[in-house]
Amino acid sequence: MTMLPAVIRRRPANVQVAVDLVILTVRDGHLAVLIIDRGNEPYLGRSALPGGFLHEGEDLLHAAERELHEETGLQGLASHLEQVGTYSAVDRDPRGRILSVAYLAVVPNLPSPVAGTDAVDARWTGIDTGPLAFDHNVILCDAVERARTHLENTPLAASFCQEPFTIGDLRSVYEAVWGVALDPRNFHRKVTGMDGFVVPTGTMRHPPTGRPASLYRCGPARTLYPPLQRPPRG
Amino acid sequence: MTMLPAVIRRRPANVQVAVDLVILTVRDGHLAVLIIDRGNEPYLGRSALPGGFLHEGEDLLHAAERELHEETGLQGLASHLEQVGTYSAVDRDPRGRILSVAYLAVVPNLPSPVAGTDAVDARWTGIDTGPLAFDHNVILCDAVERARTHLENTPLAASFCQEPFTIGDLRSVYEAVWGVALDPRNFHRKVTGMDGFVVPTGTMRHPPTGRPASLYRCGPARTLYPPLQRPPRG
DNA sequence: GCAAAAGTGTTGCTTATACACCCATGT
DNA sequence: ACATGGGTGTATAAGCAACACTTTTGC
Repeated sequence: MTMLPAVIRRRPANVQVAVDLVILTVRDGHLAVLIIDRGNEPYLGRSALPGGFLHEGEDLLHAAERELHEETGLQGLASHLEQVGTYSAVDRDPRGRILSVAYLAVVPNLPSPVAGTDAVDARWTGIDTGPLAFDHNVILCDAVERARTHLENTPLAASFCQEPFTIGDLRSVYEAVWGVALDPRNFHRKVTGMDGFVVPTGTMRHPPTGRPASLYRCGPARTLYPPLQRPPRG
Repeated sequence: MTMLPAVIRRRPANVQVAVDLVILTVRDGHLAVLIIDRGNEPYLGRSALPGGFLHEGEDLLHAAERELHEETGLQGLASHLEQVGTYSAVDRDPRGRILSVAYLAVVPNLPSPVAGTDAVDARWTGIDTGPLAFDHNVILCDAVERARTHLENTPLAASFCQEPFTIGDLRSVYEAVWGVALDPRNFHRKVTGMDGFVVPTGTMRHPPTGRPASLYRCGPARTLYPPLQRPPRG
């Protein structure tokens, strides 16, 4: 420890805190993320994750809910929100010292691309989107990995579906997020045999063609035991 | 919900950022956490997790490493550090708006309680410690749960051991963190049969009584597949 | 020899996978 | 009839828990 630098380095950092959202859904059998085009400097015109600054008198989860509502119109418990991590590289934002807390939001496939208010340039893209502003590629990668893991251990997949949903709906979520094909018969047995994952509504959905499927809602389970194991990394 | 004018609530929050550490180890077959007695207001004299403010010019991981070094004398890659989450309740700190980013540190059983510098009142206690300052009980709970999960999917358990270690050492870590008894024979087979978890050194350790045990180091694997499944919650 | 901890073999049960097969509907 | 997706049964394989048994040391 040197004397002079110590005086400088011991100063508590003066920081601002932003919240960035990774909003995931499944569209056309593929995992998609909501991306906006930035309207301000820095990175003007560049693609980025939606987000904004933490306001006075609100905690991070409220800030994330507010941003989610502004971007998608979704509100309340209709979606699943979870903290992914906090990103703090000193040079991550050219405006100064800004920490970003990333949240993962999983929403059902929305009818219109976005019913948001502020970010009119929002759009859904595949998760292999091009370069994003700031460190948003890293954040996106971490959030997707988190979603994949949570599919194994929690009923998160149901958050991708609008209730009520069929077992086939649920399976297509797993296939899209994990990027693998699953056996429909074994998947059906595993999910319906699991305790508290899904509960039948007693009603049916009639697809354009094929046998009607039983409809389900999300059950009371918060964790899946045993987990639905993802096939080996290939 | 207060009726504050919108113009106030839209102001970006002015916050400070702290880093709090959950430093875990295994002592006498039990999971233990490093706790300090606070020397300043607020919560003067109360037990708390070690921590401090983020400094200028350092990111969160560096701040966590600095704090860990100040508290335990440990430095560099000898330990495992991982972000657990960011805690942001508006009233979590009476001094004002202070966010805390929690880090989990897993260290081998240290010879002396603590070889630290600053916090002379640091001590190891069981994880069922009494009430802590701030929201530190919640942070501790989250961090322990994270460690338990990571034992299933990563070679984290080796971070609790000083290298080289025996399979029995490793097993006692699982038993302490999970709080269950495991079959030594099946555990041995599972771990040694796993790809890249542990690599034999070729040397032996002679216990005071009993057959000598082969010594191992941590292998190259970063994730365990298939995971070492924890027995059902009971 | 005896206690203690390491390590191996074996058995029986549980679970997963692959796939044959039947069901119910729209066209 | 036939295409399409929903759902059940079953055989084979893989994995796991339980435990008998052998090995290697200190005393």
